[in-house]
Amino acid sequence: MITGTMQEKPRTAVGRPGGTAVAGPVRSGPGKRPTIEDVAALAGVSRGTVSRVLNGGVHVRPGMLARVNEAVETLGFSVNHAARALASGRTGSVAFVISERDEHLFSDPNFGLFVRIFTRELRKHGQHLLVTTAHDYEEEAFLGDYLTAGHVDGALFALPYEGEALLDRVARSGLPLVVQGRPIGHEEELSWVAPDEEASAFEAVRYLLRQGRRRVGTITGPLNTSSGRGRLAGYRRALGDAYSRSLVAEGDWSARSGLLAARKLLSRAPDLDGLFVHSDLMALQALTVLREAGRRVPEDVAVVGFDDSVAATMADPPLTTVHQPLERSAVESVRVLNELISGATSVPQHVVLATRLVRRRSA
Amino acid sequence: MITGTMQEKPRTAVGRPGGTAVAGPVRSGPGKRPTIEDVAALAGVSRGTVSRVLNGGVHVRPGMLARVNEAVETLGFSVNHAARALASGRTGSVAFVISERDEHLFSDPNFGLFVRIFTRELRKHGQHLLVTTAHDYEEEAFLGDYLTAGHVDGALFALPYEGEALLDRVARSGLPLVVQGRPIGHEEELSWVAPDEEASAFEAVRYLLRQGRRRVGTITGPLNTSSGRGRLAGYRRALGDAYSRSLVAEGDWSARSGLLAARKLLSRAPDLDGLFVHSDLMALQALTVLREAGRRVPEDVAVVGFDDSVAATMADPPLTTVHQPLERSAVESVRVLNELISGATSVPQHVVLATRLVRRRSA
DNA sequence: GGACTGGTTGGGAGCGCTCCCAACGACTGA
DNA sequence: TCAGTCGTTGGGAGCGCTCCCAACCAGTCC
Repeated sequence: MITGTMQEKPRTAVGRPGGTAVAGPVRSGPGKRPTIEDVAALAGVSRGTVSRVLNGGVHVRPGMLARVNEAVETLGFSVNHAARALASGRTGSVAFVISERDEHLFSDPNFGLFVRIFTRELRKHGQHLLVTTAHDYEEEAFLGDYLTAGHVDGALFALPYEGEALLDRVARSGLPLVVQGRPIGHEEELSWVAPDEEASAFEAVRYLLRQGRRRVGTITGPLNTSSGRGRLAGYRRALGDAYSRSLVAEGDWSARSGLLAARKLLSRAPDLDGLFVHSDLMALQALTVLREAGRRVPEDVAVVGFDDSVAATMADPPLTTVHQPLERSAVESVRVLNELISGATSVPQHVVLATRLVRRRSA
Repeated sequence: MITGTMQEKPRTAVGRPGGTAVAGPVRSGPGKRPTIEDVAALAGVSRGTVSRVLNGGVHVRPGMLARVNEAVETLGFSVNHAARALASGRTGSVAFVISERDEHLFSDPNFGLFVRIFTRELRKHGQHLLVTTAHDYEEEAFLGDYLTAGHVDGALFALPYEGEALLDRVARSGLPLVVQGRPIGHEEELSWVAPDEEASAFEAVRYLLRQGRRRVGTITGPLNTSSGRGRLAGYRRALGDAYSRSLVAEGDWSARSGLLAARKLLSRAPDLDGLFVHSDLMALQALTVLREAGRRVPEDVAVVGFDDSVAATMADPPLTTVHQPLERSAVESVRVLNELISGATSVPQHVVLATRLVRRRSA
């Protein structure tokens, strides 16, 4: 590996002073931001009237309204958030909290979808979404400060693992929050929205059994998550007496763990004829392992994944998998959160969403 | 495709009233949050002293400091952000602004890295990172309201495309900001941090030429981005008189566009013996196209990518590619932003970072 | 011993909004 | 004509902090 360094140090070029080329109401350097009072003076009305216009314009005559809006435009005024939040007690923003030790979630295509739906749904209530992250213990504490300091009206928590300290702390602070997935150990006192993990797994495995499969193994998600546990429980219930510890291998959602788990399973149970994998990503690796071991899919081993990801469509063979209603889940989360924020509900809400099995060629 | 609906409607279960199972200083429902005044009363000191403790504890005797901290603990007090922001004029947070029409960026592994480094660097200055997004025109306007309302002390903009309206608006508001990549049309008046696109491309292409390659083509990024343009300029400069329009095909960073561009190039210039691709993802597709066309890499066609992504390592053959100093870029961005926020600098800063060519087997 | 010093402490004066109540018209109905 | 009503408007009273100045309290030095 050679390296052709093209430049030794960052070059710092200094341009001409700012503000020269931007058009519109330029906020001249040291000049202060216009306040609601400035707008009122220019429009020839009172502070109260300007405030009313800024908040929807009810009880304001059209003429006044137009004059105020004009003044707002002229001055390039925008409300001071801090003052509004202090006076009103509401911030107009909601945090999406992601506490992850690895960068798993960001590479998860579902993540982008969640952000998109959350943003869209929250805007209907005039709320902004702020994505916040913590990668280690100290950042978690720092984020905890942020969330409990009243920066946001509520929080949406992503996929908590068992015993997450941040979730505990924020819950204790009384901030309205909704968790994506069942929070182990807090099922009762927190609000959450989750797919019916147990039933999904039960259906998937029963589907394999109905096809005459008798030795159905499973590659699980981490068993300190409610997803991993719930899916394993469903698998176990479906198998009944046929359940055997040797047919279960734990993964951690990663591709590599799927690979290792599939190998382990195949060596422990060479007569495997069905496989239920807790994620498509791990299932894809299992397909590779099976192929390398000379097993045909689905003839020798039928495989069912979970997620209905894009990759499932493109797999060889295309993967039969459990579809999760992610959009629905995001929408419900925002709905519940807003009920908690507005005070329409004061007791924890639990929403369980149905999934569906998408049948393709692998099973 | 059959669908086995497992549950018709979301089940909404209602748990017992909140607060029953959480430990610690519970903020009882309607009871108000404790204020700095409550802390002062409990600790037997003045409001001013509590404030001093909360802000680093300078000019406070150790005894007082301990007493105040104890009171804070007892009451479960945390500062009211809005009040602090209003009084101090600083918010302690910075936005990472992502205005993307598609979900490209979220699936970009670099994105997670940026978030991580930004978070880490900002925390050193006591600043929180808020990731904010907009997916369409209305969300962009809504996000503009947010950014100009003083929610944040500054903003980091991701990869702007030409003429992005949000960037214009925020720049006009006077909010300190730093752009990742050169903002076309605003190079002078805005601060930015970017790799030396032109020099990187120049070096990469010269590397191919030095190996005796004579017909070197290029697959570009979108030419309405500074990356696409800068890299094309470097390519062109390296080629000199050998430059020909027929050796250039424009892509849009997507895998599919790489595939199409490679095919086009191969049909227009069957004697192609070198290829410089503006991203690894597109380069990977080019490898496939070359293989299908019976060309050996690097014997018949030498290929150089851009990004030094993980995929480049795993390609067949492993990809020679340009490594971008992403971490460095993120660190510099935060440094510049803080200088702008603190007022240490008032003129726009431009930081150009060196890249390096990582030589593997494809060239 | 008295003036001076420097580290601490208290508390007044806002920061820029929203909320709310009183005041003000223009209308209505008796 | 006058009281009553309703939509609109003005402005006082905070919201919970930080900032800053004055006051205080040892020590210290002449």
